[in-house]
Amino acid sequence: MTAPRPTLALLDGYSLAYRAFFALPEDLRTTTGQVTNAAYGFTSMVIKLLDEHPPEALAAVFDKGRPAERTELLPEYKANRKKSPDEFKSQLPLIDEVLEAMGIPRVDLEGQEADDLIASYAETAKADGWDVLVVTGDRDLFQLVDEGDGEHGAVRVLYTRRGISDTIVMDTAAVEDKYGVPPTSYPMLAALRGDPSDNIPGVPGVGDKTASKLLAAHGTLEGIYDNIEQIRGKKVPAMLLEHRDAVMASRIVTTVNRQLPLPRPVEDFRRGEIDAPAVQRLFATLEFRSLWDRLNETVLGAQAEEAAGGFDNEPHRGDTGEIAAWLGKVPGGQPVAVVPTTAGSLPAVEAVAIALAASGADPITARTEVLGEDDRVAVQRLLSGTDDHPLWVHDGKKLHHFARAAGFDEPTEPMIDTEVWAYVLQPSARTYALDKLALEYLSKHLATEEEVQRAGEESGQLGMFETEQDTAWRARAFEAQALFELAEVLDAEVTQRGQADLIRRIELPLIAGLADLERAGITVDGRVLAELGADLEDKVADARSRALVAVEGDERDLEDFQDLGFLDSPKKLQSLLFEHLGLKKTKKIKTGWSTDAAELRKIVEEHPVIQAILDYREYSKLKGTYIDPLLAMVGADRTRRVHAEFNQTVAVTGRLSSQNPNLQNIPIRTELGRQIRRAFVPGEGYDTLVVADYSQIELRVMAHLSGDEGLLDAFGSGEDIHAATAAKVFGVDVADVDNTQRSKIKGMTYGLAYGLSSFGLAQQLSIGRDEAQELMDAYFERFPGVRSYLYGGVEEARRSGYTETLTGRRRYLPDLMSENRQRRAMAERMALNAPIQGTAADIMKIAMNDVRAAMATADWAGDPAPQLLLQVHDELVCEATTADHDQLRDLLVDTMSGVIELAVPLEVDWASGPSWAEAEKH
DNA sequence: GATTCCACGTA
DNA sequence: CGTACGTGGAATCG
Repeated sequence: MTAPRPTLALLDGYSLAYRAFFALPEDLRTTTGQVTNAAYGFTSMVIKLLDEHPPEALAAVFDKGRPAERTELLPEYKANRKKSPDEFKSQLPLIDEVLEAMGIPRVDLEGQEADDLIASYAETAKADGWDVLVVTGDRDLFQLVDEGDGEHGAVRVLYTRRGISDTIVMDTAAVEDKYGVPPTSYPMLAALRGDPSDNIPGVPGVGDKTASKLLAAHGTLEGIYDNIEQIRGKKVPAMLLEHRDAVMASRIVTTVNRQLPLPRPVEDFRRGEIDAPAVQRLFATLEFRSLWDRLNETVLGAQAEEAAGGFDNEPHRGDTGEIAAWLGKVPGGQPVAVVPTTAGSLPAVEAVAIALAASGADPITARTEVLGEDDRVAVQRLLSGTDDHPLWVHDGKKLHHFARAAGFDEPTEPMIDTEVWAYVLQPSARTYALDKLALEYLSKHLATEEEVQRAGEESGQLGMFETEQDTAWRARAFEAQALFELAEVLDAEVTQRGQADLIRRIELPLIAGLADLERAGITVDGRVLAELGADLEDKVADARSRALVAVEGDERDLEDFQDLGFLDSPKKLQSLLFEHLGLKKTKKIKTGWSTDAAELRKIVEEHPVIQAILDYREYSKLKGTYIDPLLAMVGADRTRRVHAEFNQTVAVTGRLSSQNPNLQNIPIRTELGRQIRRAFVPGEGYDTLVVADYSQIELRVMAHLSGDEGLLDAFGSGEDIHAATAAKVFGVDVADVDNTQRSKIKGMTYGLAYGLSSFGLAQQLSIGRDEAQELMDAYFERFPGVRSYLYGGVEEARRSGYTETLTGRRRYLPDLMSENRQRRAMAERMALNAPIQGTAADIMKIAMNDVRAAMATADWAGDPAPQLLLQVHDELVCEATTADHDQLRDLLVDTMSGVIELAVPLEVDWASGPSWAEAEKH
């Protein structure tokens, strides 16, 4: 096998730019009014090329005049081309700038068209052993396509069929398949068939099909005319003869010149690195945001990985006994990085393999099934910490599930968890995958499984790693090595930032607690769900038929809506309500007018279909989002434990999140929705669910952080907080506060912590904007510390670049400096809210750690012992036997209220009962 | 099949 | 023109 040839890609500059110009709308322009559609489309095609067919060399070729011979031979050649519009010409300098920034040479030759120069480059390059890829929207260049042979490279055409993204690579087979002739015959085909875009006349009555047949039968134009008497029919031969001169001239015009002198050698076109900052600046000016993202994720990402070295260790596949031997060689006190591999999902997790890395040794991976007795002892000692090796992990929760599945005891607390560490360092990142972290913090490329496989094959060193599965484990060993090298770097960064305490006191101990929650799950009664589901099915059907009646009763032409598609489609609903029925539009959204419940309620009087839609939405949401998926997990005839995942590294503020299913958004606000909570019950052996929640925790945090004396006083009074606040705002006695006053103040107090505006407050309370503003003014006058805290905090964040919670958890908000008013305002609201929501999250996390510890050491009367099941931001849900009920309740209330000393008391409410719905305070 | 938008459930 | 999430359906993209 010979080495693959390098590829030279040649961009047909005008052809591509022109194609983009007509394919994309002219309203694609910068805020200054410069039209950018051609430059945008051209750049998009270049990025696509670099991503999908990365060439070793690349140049963009342009016309510079037109050879006189062509016009002489065929005066009408390209005569129908309109002078290019100003909107197009003004973009040519932009395209030049793009080429320069991306390091793509631009070539042209005086008095020559790009076609001929491309052909000449292709001819020379293939003779020099290059493969050539011509990128164009011009079919004429199909004539260059060439298979290549031992000496010469191949020539292919990347042709943009339609628009800018529909491309196809044409090789010899593709050309022959499409036109029935070899590529070299294409000019003859074009001469016969004609080409309206170049104003080549062609022979009337001869299209692609006939031209192809004629050439297939007779080989050349000369062949056709020599045998003209053999051609069937009257019209075709007559027309051929009549247009003989034009056909012959067209062939010459269509045939490209492959012999032009080359202005620069091909070697000049070899790709270098893209100057990323220069491209970023240019794209920012041109407002090519999405293109920058695309370039970054594909080409620049690959460029960075290319530049990065890899991990050069030689992993071992551990056979029986080798894990024990490997661990035996790691000196005491030295940390060991552990990467578990599991399969399946809770509760049926399987332990597949374990990978280890440590200082001074090559990493090792072993399948759990080959672990011998010695290995198991060694791994058990490692996981439990008795062998004096600090554990370094990535996603420690997974290690807990692995240990349980493999039959090991519960792992000890890891010393470092790189995923959690990275989350604390950059909470807004989308993922914390090891490869991404390795590139960012170590400038090393972590090979994918495919790359490991390929490297093994190429070096012929597969050896013990012959199978695909072996490749996977080899990749795991590299991950362990990456983790090992990352841990120290991340830990130093965390310490340097002063976040070691946050991480050791809060995040690290939480890992085991979350693993417990996930393993425990919560018992769901499918019979209750099935009953509710049947009921909801009737209600959904009823709402549907009411909607049908409502639109049928309308006089207008509603044929399109008789299928009720609008019930599940906001887009169709907009069309029905605002176009056909002409109802009042209330709130703008990106794609038109909002149809969300709050807006629909404002126009519910205008048409009977609105109420039906609101009902349909409510019922189908409950059934489709909660009942049906849970039923699918549980079964309609039994109870079963459902195991959600609790994510520790998702929410930017420091909260947890829950998924598969999300058990943090089970309905409670409406009576019907609340019924779903009847299906959440104590598990086998347990009698009751015990729920404890923080009362108004975010408000208390705000009072503490702001230190506002009025608010502290209101909390200290022991009165109802909203009534007490209202009394101060309205200057009346607490006893004289009426319900309207209380609810207005309640709405505002909660809204404040979200960055509520007077406009938003007016919306929410259905009051005038003036009244809302007066309310806010009165509030801030009475509680000046709240205002200075909220807005002072935003300014501090603008200076430092981040917000901070009570424990030092940060959130970075670069948009606080944005030039864009909307983005900046959004960032300001985030900055306002993040310390409050985040501090509340910190408090709850500490509570979870403390509760878990207290529950573990408590002396329980009942059996089984109570366990924690859920965390819902300010609430913990446990299950217990009757015997343990009171003790657990007291433990929860005492522990939760005692986690931290704030300037206001942390109040904890509790409730319990035979289901989550029936958990009431006794 | 993957991604985006809208809507909506919770704190 | 109020923060933080996850999920489901439709529409859209490639």
